[in-house]
Formats: sequence, structure tokens, C-alpha cells
Amino acid sequence: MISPEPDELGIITPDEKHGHVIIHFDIDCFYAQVEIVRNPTLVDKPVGVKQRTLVVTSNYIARERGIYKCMPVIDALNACPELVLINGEDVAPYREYAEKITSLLREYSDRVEKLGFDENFVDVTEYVSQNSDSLTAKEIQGRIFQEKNYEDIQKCECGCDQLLIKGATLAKTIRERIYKEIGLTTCAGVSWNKLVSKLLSPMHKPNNQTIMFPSQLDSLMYFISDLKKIPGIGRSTLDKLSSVGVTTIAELQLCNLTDLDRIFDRATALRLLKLSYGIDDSSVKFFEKNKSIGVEDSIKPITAFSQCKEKLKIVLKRVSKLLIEDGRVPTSLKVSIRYKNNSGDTVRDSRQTAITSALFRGNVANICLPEVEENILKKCLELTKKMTQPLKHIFITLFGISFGKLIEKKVLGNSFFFPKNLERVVGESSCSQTSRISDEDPSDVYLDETVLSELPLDLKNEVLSSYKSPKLVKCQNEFETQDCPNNWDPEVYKSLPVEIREELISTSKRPAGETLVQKQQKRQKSILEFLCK
Amino acid sequence: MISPEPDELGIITPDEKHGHVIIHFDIDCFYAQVEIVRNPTLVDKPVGVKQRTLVVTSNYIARERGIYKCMPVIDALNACPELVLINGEDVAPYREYAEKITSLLREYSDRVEKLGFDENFVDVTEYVSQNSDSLTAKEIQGRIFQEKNYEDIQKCECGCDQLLIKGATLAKTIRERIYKEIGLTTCAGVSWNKLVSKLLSPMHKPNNQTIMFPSQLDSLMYFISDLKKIPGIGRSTLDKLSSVGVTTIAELQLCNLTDLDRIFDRATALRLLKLSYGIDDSSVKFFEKNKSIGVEDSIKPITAFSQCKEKLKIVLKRVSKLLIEDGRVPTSLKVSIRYKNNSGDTVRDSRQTAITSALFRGNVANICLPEVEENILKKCLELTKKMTQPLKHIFITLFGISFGKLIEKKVLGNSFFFPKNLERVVGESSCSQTSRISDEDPSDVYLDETVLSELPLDLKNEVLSSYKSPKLVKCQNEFETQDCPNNWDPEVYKSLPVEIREELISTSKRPAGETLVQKQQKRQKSILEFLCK
DNA sequence: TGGGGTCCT
DNA sequence: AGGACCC
DNA sequence: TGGGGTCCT
DNA sequence: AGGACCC
Ligand SMILES: Nc1ccn([C@H]2C[C@H](O)[C@@H](COP(=O)(O)OP(=O)(O)OP(=O)(O)O)O2)c(=O)n1
Ligand SMILES: Nc1ccn([C@H]2C[C@H](O)[C@@H](COP(=O)(O)OP(=O)(O)OP(=O)(O)O)O2)c(=O)n1
Ligand SMILES: Nc1ccn([C@H]2C[C@H](O)[C@@H](COP(=O)(O)OP(=O)(O)OP(=O)(O)O)O2)c(=O)n1
Ligand SMILES: Nc1ccn([C@H]2C[C@H](O)[C@@H](COP(=O)(O)OP(=O)(O)OP(=O)(O)O)O2)c(=O)n1
Ligand SMILES: [Mg+2]
Ligand SMILES: [Mg+2]
Ligand SMILES: [Mg+2]
Ligand SMILES: [Mg+2]
Repeated sequence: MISPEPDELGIITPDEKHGHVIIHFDIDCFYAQVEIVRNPTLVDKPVGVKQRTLVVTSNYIARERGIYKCMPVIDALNACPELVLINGEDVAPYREYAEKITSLLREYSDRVEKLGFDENFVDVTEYVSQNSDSLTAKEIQGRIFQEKNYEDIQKCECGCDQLLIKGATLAKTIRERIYKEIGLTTCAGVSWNKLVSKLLSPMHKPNNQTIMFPSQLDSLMYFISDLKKIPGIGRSTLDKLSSVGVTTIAELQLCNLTDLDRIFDRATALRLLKLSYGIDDSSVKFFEKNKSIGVEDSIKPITAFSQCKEKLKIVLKRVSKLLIEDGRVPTSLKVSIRYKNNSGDTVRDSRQTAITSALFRGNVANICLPEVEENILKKCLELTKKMTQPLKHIFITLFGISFGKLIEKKVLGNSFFFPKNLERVVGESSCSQTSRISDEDPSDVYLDETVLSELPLDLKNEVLSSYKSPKLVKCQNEFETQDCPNNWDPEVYKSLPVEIREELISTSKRPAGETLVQKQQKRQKSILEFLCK
Repeated sequence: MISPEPDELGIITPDEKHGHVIIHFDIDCFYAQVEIVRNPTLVDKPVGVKQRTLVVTSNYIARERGIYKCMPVIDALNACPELVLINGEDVAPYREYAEKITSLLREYSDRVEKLGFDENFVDVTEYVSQNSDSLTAKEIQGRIFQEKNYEDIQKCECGCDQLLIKGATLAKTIRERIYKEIGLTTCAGVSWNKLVSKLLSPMHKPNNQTIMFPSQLDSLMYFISDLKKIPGIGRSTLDKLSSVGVTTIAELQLCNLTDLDRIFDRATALRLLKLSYGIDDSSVKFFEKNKSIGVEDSIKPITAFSQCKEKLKIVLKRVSKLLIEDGRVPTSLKVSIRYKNNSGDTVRDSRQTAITSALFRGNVANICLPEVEENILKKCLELTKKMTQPLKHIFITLFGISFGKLIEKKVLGNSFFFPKNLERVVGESSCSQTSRISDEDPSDVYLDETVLSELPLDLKNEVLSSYKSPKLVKCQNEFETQDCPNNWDPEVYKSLPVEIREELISTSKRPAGETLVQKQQKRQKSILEFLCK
């Protein structure tokens, strides 16, 4: 017993402060549960969710039969031939349920911090103190760590115990709401810091919650024992620790700082030491929107660069949906691939580029316009080419596309000296967004291309974006040969890439009857006009 | 003439939009002028400002005698033996004048974007339209590019010309204020975009301003001619361009996209093309505080690691001053060195680490406490060691220390899974800052160390930070041997590093008369208590 | 070849 | 952490 | 060995 | 751009 000793009244003085009430929520066998909610006939069967060769999770029926997370499909079917496998390669449904959970939790606090799709930390300190009366209960909801009776637990002098108990009541209420309103069972951990709450939540899974009090802290860490269970300690840290003979939490607690100093800087050493004692003074972060939106797709190996476009297009179409749902305009694009390098090793690589929001013509929904899609696809291919350039043989087994630097409003204009920063303007606040492409049939009005090409680009795009595929294809044909603007040298014009011609035609403003003597100047003028969109 | 041709009324239709009025301000021979203001006897002499072996700038008297920027001292004295050289290695005075300029400019717009110490872009569009009447003048202030008469200039159909002329009036007013209130002469460029304004400002230097109208754009770019003068085109880009035979702005304007495609991605190619035509739709960024504060110091080579601490301390003391003036607390620390590597090449390298704001005990001014300084110095040494580790021989010729991630308020608490992120909490808003250490004598009250060590850490630091060096030294002596807290194993206690003992003693709370049987548990308890600060 | 900074990858 | 850019 | 994300360097 | 971490 290394926790502070109780005084004569049985009250302890804690080492760590604990004025907060932190709940960690974790959805039970998340992907599997979602699939069961979507198809209730699965409820009494062993269900696994697979991604290619991997069973990423399974319901608890399956787990009883030996299925574990990220188990190879082969082994899984071996262990449990009756296992019903659902394909979960497209995570869109899980993303949607995750969003519902987080929204609900935000009713209780601004401090809702997501971790992956199915976990959330919530700092309910304020809610608990402001709803103290309605959360008062004589019974502690859920389980207490170590199955203790509350009476047998050392009380804390700071009075946090009662707050934590109210936190448990609240956790129960929230979990019931999640079940009633969203249909998912969850676990929760209730304590005074994020680390402890996270360690507690799976303690009595599934569909349960666990609370703990400060006096139980050493017992918890001793119980957990496994270093890898401590969030923040991953493979690399684990290996380093074992290189100085530290393999358990207890060993870490007792280890010499001088040992840790050999492999970590001082700050890291102290942080690890703290974690081993269950000490964590990090705050639950305020809720923030996600900073990137991406889709990855493992494929059967492709062996020619020419096959990339098709594969990228599939991925792009998937990520486009998410982008449109999100509504923000991305200004950064990253392509990832997995491939065999010239040494025969399978490796991952990625290239990134800034993109201008102008690509989306004011509304990210325009990504479904064939021309916009094509432009982005070209950028993806450019990025891919950068990676495959030095390759002797192309052997790609995965494509990923991720959009980042998502900005709330359309902001035109590249940055000046920071050429790659094509939009980042802190606090920028101009421009209207065009309306989303709706599913309602828009109309069959004939699009007069002449009129159209005279509209300012924004308006034109707004018009175009309200018409559907057939029209859009027609619009694409617009940008062909016969429509070389009359102030352009047809030779020059034809030599320009499609994406440029497209922009050009949509911006050529006047007949321009001027006579220009020099061909060079004519070319200059043409380019200049194009560049001005 | 590739600008749009005027129609029958002599009115042009522009390629680029230009609803903005952008002024670029650039202080004349900045460092030199500051030195002359500080020592007016220099006013009629050739003055150079040197940093080690380099004359970084000089006044215009010196320039007439052949002195140029970043000229080797030897060459400079050769060209102009009468040159008065002022040491400008400590840039603190220039930083202060720079701050004054930017503050003044902010009276006119939120969009004030610094570039280096002596340049500012200001978007005065709003100011000009809101003060249209008072800015109306019959004369154009300063020079017009190409010495044109305004009457001979093609007018723009969008009516921007009158706005720009008002912008020139405003620029003149501002420059006069800068001279009267701060004492410095400046140049300014007035146009409709940042690129053009920046290209214009030095056109009639020193102490003058230049305006231009859209119809003059091609003349400007033709006049500039030198690619390197275009901001955004640096060494690397220049080399790439010349690899495809492009060496002038005109050549870039006319070059084939396909040539550029060989060396740049499409977006870069288009951006460069735009720049060559003087097109720039970037916005002047909203004013923001600087994101890092650093000091560098070139030294005569040191050849032993043991010499690093002394050198780093000198640099740290300099950067500390700036940090205290700034007031924000840094949460990231970077050390740079220049050294000879094992191949004999002189290279630069840097290491970075997150630091907790707790290091500063609630107020960055505490960096002048010897213990705080010592702690940071230790971190600097740790970072330096990481770089010198693989070196056969130490041969360091420069040390730099830079603080980043400056946060407005003291926010305790490391981040959870992102262990290196020791504070970043978007929107965090707790905690009070202790007051700055003032230069007024604080008092001579005796500091009862017993009382002091019982105070919560924050309060203690607040008290300490109001006392001066003599007292502070005394406080440091506190943290020595005799004061091993009575609940600590003296052996264990002594084995702890100073920085830990220091924190420990300041947080030991109770006599703790408990009897603990096991030595290991005693140790555990000791460490635990320490970790909780 | 000083001594500052910025942003992107 | 390094690169490219700016002063 | 899927398919998402975060932050630091 | 790559690494380490999380789910
Ligand atoms: N390496 C991983 C870990 C998790 N997941 C997905 C599948 C899980 O369903 C979901 C949530 O992760 P959990 O660790 O919380 O696992 P479960 O929710 O599936 O099970 P549990 O009931 O143990 O929480 O994230 C994944 O795709 N890959
Ligand atoms: N924003 C915070 C601050 C603290 N804690 C938790 C984590 C720790 O277990 C405990 C004590 O942390 P500190 O020592 O940082 O306590 P403070 O008194 O500084 O916290 P606060 O920010 O509430 O004043 O509180 C938290 O969850 N959220
Ligand atoms: N490579 C450089 C460039 C500039 N500076 C410093 C010295 C200058 O005084 C100041 C401003 O840079 P400018 O290019 O504006 O040069 P000056 O202001 O000195 O001269 P000018 O009158 O030409 O603007 O920045 C520097 O230290 N190192
Ligand atoms: N915030 C802005 C936007 C534009 N411009 C300048 C740069 C260009 O020379 C000119 C035209 O740029 P755009 O084509 O982006 O013009 P917009 O009409 O979109 O600008 P605004 O943001 O004012 O609507 O205006 C600027 O200085 N600051
Ligand atoms: Mg989970
Ligand atoms: Mg889960
Ligand atoms: Mg300058
Ligand atoms: Mg200058």
C-alpha cells in the first residue's frame, strides 16, 4: 500500500489533485455492434467485421469462441467456423454512428475529446456541480473497481468522492440515452483524470461502467500491470524500456531515473514515471472538428502506372462523399501508396500538395462535377508519379487520399511568399458559398453556352452545379476545340492542357477585335488573360 | 504592349481584378538608420552595420561609395576606408523600432503583414473608402512609375485609379507620421496587389514612394526583368528555371508550360507564370504576433562539449529578455548549432523539445530565477548533446536558442496521448498569471523558508518572483542537502537530480509520521509524491 | 558569410 | 527535422 | 495484417 | 515527409 495512509478519521491526503470528474466512454465491439444494429438478425450469432484479410473486431459471442481483435480471417474461421463475417472496409457507417455519439455527449460539456471513432473523454466537472442535486443518489451506479463496498474505501479529504459518485450517476444516464437514442451499448470509466478513466472503462465490459476513488490508485496500476496498456506507451517506448530491463508497470515505478536517462530525455522519463503511477494532469480538450478526411483502399497489386488513375478515382469518389458531407473546403491533398521498393521491401510513402479552394469553385460539393474531379485526379496522379518515379517496377497494393487544412468558408487567393499555402488566412471571412447540389430534379432548362460563358465564374459554377450529369457531360464537351476564344492563337490554345482551356473559355470576356502585330505579344496576352481566370 | 488595349474612350478592361489598395512599406537602410537615430553624430558619415565579418547594411552615403548589403567587412573597408562600422549583432534595438512601426500601421488596418523586421504590407482598402473625402487631393503624392504624367496613363474601367491615388495620399501621411513619431524615413509602394506594391516600393529609394496603375503592369515586369527580384523565386527555383533556359521575367512569361512541367508540378508552374505577369491574388494577412522568439550567436570555435553550457547560457540570457518582454509562455524549445561534421563539412543542425509552461512557474519572467534558468539550460544541453553525440571532434561555431508555441496564459497540464504536446489546448482559459518581476525594489521582508515551502507552488513562485537576486540566491540554497523532506529516504533523495529535489522540497506537504515497513514502498511513495509536484 | 523570421514536407 | 523562402 | 485518425520532428 | 502514437 503506497497510497497515502489514512489519518485517524480514515481520511487520506492525496498526492494528486482531483477536482475534476472525467468520464471515458467506449462503445462495445463498435463495428460489430453497428452491423448488428443494421441487421438485427445477427444479434444471436457470432459476428466478425473484416477488412480484407483481417477480422478487426467481433461481437462478444464471437469473442467467447476465441476471436480477438485484428485476427487474421483464416485463423478466425478456424477457431469459429460459424463466424458471420461482414465486410467493414468502407467505414462510412461507423463514422456516422460515431458522430451521433459525440453530438450527444456535447450536450453535457464543451470538453469532449474524441479518440478514434468509438471513444470519447468528457470532462463533466461543471455539469456535475451545476446539477448536483439531481445527480444525488444513495447507490453508486455500475461497478466499483475491485468490487469494493464504498464503505470500505478510504475517503479523500478534498471531497472528490461525492463528485465522482455523481459522475457515475451521470455516466449511467448518458449511457442509457446512448442506448435508447442511438441503439448502442457502451462502457464508461469514471474518475478524476483521463488516464484512470480510460483504464477503468473496459474493466467490466461489455455494457457496464466502473468507478474508482483516489485511494485505490496503486491497486489499479498494480492490477493493470501491463505497460502496453498505458496509453502513450507504444511499441517503440516498450522496446526501449525493456532494453533497460523494465517490463512491468511496477518495475517502471521503481526504476532508477538514471536508467531511463540512458534511453529517454529527462522530460520523457518523468512523463513515463508519472504514467506508471496513474498520474495525468492533462485536460480533456475542447471539442474540435476533425482536421483531415481520408480514405484508403488496399487493392490487388497493380503493376503499371497507367492503372493508377482508375484506382485513385475509386478512392477519390469515396472521399468526395465525406468531403461533401463535411462541407468544408480542403486546401491540402495527400496521396499515400503502399508498394514494393527497388529492394523488394513493402513500404508506405506519401506526397502532399497544397490545393487552392478555387479548384472547388466556391463549393466543395462541386467535387462531383466531372471536370473538378478530373482536376483533382490529375493532382493525385502527379503526387503518385513523384513516388513511383524512381521505381524499377511498379507494384502498388494500396492507395490512400486524404484532404486536410479544411477551411470553413471559400477564400480565394494564394498566399504570397508562402506559395504552398494556398489559402490559410487566419480569420479570413469573405465570400458566399454556392448552394449544394440537391437531389431534387433541377429542371430541364436549356443551358445557353454563350450566355453561360459570359457569366462570372462564380455564377457560372453556381448554375452548372444545379444541373445533373447529362447536362454536365454536355458542359464538359463545351471545352473542346471549336471554342477557341477569338483573342487566342489557336495553336497556343490547343497546346494548353484541358484544365487550362476549360478555365480560359469560362473567363474570356470580350470579342477583342484589336490587331496585335507581334505573335509573341499575342501569346503573352493570351496567357495573361488565362492566368487571370 | 500586352496590357489590355484601351477602347475608344481610352478606358481599359483589366485582366486582373483590383478592388484593393495595398501599400508596402520598407524602411530605408533599416539597421543603419536606427544606429544613426541612436547616435545622430553619424548622420553625415558613411555608416555600416556589421555582424561578425559581414556588413549587413549601410546608409546611403556609404552606398554611394560602393558598399552593398551583406558585403564582407574586408571588402567594405577596402572600398571605403572611412566607413564607420557599428556592431549590430544584437538586434534588440531594431526589433524595438520594428515594433513601433507595426503598431502605428495597425491604426489603419487589421491587415498588417510583417515581412522581416522592416517591411509591412497594409491593406488600406477599407480605410481609403471610409476616409475618401479627406484623402481627396489634386496631386498624386510621390512618384508615378516611369515618371508618367497621370494624364498620359490609361484609365481603368473599374475606377481603381482614384482609389489608388487616395492610397498614395494616405501612404504619404503615414510615412510622415513614421518620420515625426519614430524618426525613420521609409519607402512605400502603392498598387492593387502585394507583389506590385513590393516591387514598386524601392523604385525611388530612399525616402520616397511610388504608385502605379494597372495599365502599366507589363512595363513594370519588363522593367524589373530580373527573376530573382520576384518574391517567391529564390535560389532553388532560379536554378531550376535556368535549367530549362529561363533566365528573365520575359522568358518566363513566354515559356512553354511543358518546359516548366519538367521541373515543377503544375500548380507551381502556374504560380510562377502568374508572378511573371505581376499577378498576385494573395491577401494581406491579418496582423498576428510572432510565432517564435530566438537568438543566435556565432562564436569562435569551441572544441569540447564542456564549453557548450557557458555559450548557451549567454544566448539564453539574451533570449530570456525578449521572452519576458513578450510575456507569453513558450512550450517549445529549439537549439541550433553550426559545426563541422565527421566529414569536415560545416553544417547546421537543430533539435527541438516540448517544454511545460510549469517550468516557468506561472510567469515567464521567472526565467531569470537562477533555478529556472538552470533547468532550461539543462534542456538546451540535452538537445545539444543529441546533435554532438555522433561527432568525433567537437567544433561548434554557432549556438541558437529559439522558443516557440508561445501561449497567452499559463496553462498547466501535459496533453494526454500526445506526450510532446505539453500545453496546446485550443481555447484553454484558466489560471492567473503572476505579476512581472518589477524593477522597483520589492521590500526586504525576511522570507521564512518553512512557511514558504508549505505554500502551494503557484503562490510560492509568485512570492519568489517578487524578490530580487540576493534573496533568490538564498532560496536556491534552500534546495540543498539538509532539507531532505522527512518522509523521504535520504539516500533516494540525494540520488535525485537537483531539479527534482528542488521541486520536491517545494511541494512536500506534511510531516508524514507514518511508519512504512518496506524500503521499496517507501521509495515508491517518495517518487509518487515528487511526481505530484 | 549575421542574425533574425515564416511556412511546407 | 530539414528545406525553401523572406528580410 | 484494414482503415481510420492525431501530433511532433 | 516520416515517425510515434491512438482506435
Ligand atoms: N487497430 C484497430 C483498432 C480498432 N479498430 C476499430 C474497430 C473497433 O470496432 C473500433 C473500436 O476499437 P476498440 O478498441 O474500442 O474495440 P471494440 O469497440 O471493437 O471492442 P471493445 O468492446 O473491446 O471496445 O475501432 C480498428 O479498425 N483497428
Ligand atoms: N483541465 C484539467 C485539469 C486537471 N485535470 C485533472 C487531472 C489531474 O488528475 C487532476 C489534477 O491536475 P492538476 O494538478 O493540473 O490540477 P489543477 O488544480 O491545476 O487543475 P485545474 O486546471 O482544474 O485548476 O485534475 C483535468 O482533468 N482537467
Ligand atoms: N540578408 C539580410 C537582409 C536584411 N537584413 C537586415 C538588415 C537590413 O537593414 C534590414 C532590412 O532589409 P532591407 O532589405 O530592407 O535593407 P535595408 O533596409 O537595410 O536597405 P533598403 O534601404 O534598401 O531597404 O534587414 C539582414 O540582416 N540580412
Ligand atoms: N483579400 C484580397 C483579395 C484580393 N486582393 C487583390 C489582389 C489582386 O490583385 C486583386 C484581385 O484578386 P482576386 O481575383 O482574388 O479578387 P477578388 O474580387 O476575389 O477579391 P476580394 O477578396 O476582395 O473579393 O485584389 C487583395 O489584395 N486582397
Ligand atoms: Mg475503443
Ligand atoms: Mg470499443
Ligand atoms: Mg526590406
Ligand atoms: Mg529596408
